[in-house]
Amino acid sequence: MTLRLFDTAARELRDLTPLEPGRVGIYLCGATVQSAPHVGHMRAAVAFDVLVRWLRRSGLDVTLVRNVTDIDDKILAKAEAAGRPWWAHAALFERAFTEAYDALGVDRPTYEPRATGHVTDMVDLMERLVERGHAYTTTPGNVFFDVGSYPEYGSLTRQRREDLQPAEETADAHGKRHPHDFALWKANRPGEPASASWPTPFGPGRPGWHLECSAMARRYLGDAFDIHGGGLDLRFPHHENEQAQSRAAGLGFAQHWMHSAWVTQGGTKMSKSLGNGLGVAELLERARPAAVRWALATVHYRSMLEWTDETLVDAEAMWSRLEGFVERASERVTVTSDDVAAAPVPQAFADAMNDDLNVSVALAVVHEALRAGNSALAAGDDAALRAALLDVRVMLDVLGLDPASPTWAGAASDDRAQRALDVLVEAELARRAQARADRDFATADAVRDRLAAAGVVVEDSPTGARWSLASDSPKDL
RNA sequence: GGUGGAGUGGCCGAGAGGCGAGGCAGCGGCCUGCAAAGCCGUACACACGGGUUCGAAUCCCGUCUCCACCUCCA
Repeated sequence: MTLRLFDTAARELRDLTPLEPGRVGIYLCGATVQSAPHVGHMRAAVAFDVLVRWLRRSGLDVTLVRNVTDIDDKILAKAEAAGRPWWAHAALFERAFTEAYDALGVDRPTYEPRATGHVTDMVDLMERLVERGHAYTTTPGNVFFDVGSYPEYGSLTRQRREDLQPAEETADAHGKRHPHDFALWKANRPGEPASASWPTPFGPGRPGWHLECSAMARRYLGDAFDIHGGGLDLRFPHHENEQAQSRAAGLGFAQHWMHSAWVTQGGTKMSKSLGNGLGVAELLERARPAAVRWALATVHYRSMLEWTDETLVDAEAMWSRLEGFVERASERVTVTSDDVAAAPVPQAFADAMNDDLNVSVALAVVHEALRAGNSALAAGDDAALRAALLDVRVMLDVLGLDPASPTWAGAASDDRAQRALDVLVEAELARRAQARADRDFATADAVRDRLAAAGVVVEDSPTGARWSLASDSPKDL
C-alpha cells in the first residue's frame, strides 16, 4: 500500500508519487521570526515532522526545506517598537524557535534558508516574470505580480477573482494596478531603515512576503518538487500567490499541497494576539516536553486540536503509561536503538499511516501492542515481551515519541544525584521488604508513604518492588 | 457575498451501507496484606427532519448549529 495524502489543491486523497523515485522534496513554510513561538506553530512543525519520519521509515530519502522569514513588515515594526535592529529582533526569535523545535523533538530540516540570504534568487524570478508579462514595476521601484495575466490564479483555493472581497479599495499609493495584484518586491519606504534594503535592477527595496518561498523552494528543491506544506491559513493568499508566481515563471512547483489545522480554544482559532499562555516557553514550564509533543502529535493533522486544561493532563497520563511500560520491559529484555531503526512497523500501523497519516488508528495499534506487552510482562514471557517492546518503540518512534530514544530518555537519570537517590531508596525498600516479610504492615506502609511524600512511587511486582519518580502533573498557570 | 471544513457515547476521537476502532473517566472482577501498576469484563453513540434500502452513523434531499479563509497569521 502506498502513501495516500490529502492534497489541498485536488481536495481529495492522492497517492504520493515522487517526481524522482525514492526521493521526496518537501518545502515547509516556517516561521516569521517576529515573536515567540506558540503551540500553534509547534503543531504545524510536529505534524510535518511526523510526515517526514514516516516517509523516512518508508525508505524514502527526504529533503526537507523549512524557511525562516527574517524580514517583513511586522519584524520591522516590532523591532522598532522594541528598540533593536530588525536583524537582532529576527535572530532573537529565530533562536527561540530553534529551541522550541529541539525541545519538542522536531528533527532539524535538511536546509533552513533565510529570506534575506536569497535576494538574488528572487531577482532572478522577478526578471523572468517581468519578461513573461506577469509582473510590472512602478516608479518607486515596487514590483507587482499581475494577477490578471495569469488565468490559473485561484486554482489552489478555488477562488475566482471576481468573488474575492476587495481589500481596501484605496487608490493604491504604491502603484498597484489591480487590488488583487500582490507585491513581489517592496521599494524602500520613507522611515524604514536603510539596512532593510537590498539593491536590485528595480531599485533598492526588500522582498514581498510570497516571493521568498518560491525562490528558496526553487534553489533547494528544483523547479518542481513533491510536497509543499504549511498551516491552514497560508492557503490564501500566501500559497495561492506562491504557486501563481512560480507557475507563471514557468516552473512546475509543488505537486502536492498539505495544510495542518488549528489549535483552538473554545472552538476558536487561538491567536497570539490574545496572549493566552500558550507560548512554548510557558507550556514547557507546566509539562514535560514529551507530553506537549504527545498532545500535538496524536491528533490528526487536519483536525482542529481543541486545547483545554485537560489536554496536558491527558497527554501526561498517556505518555506515562507508555513510558512506564517501556521502562519496566527494558529492565527484563534488551531492545537497542539500532533494533528500533531496523525493525518494520506492524502492518496495521503502516496501513493507518499510509492512509493520510491516520494517527488515531495507528495509536489503536500501539495500545494493542502495549496491552500484549503488559500481559507478557505479567506472565514472564520474555520472548513475547521483547516483541511487544520492539513494536511499541518502533511505532512510537515514527511519532517521535519513543520513550527510550535519546530525545526523551535520560533527562533525569544516570547523573550522580540519581545514583545517590537510588542507594537511599533501595535501602528504604529493603527495610520495607523486611517489614512485609515480618507481616509488620504498619512499618511497610509508613515507608511507602514517606517515599510517596518525597515524590517516589513504589510499585510491587512478583520480582520485588521497583521505584520511580512520580511524574509531575501539569502545573496550573 | 465567495470558498473550504465540522457536528459520533460523560470527555477525546476513528470509521463511512450490515460484523459496535481506540483512549480517558465510570462500574464489576482478577492480582495485592492494603495499595499502586497491570490484566479481564462492561453500560452509555452517531445534530435534526424526511427519503432510498432487506438493512444507514455511513447514500440522497432539506434544516439547524459551529469553525476557518477571502487583511498579518502555523
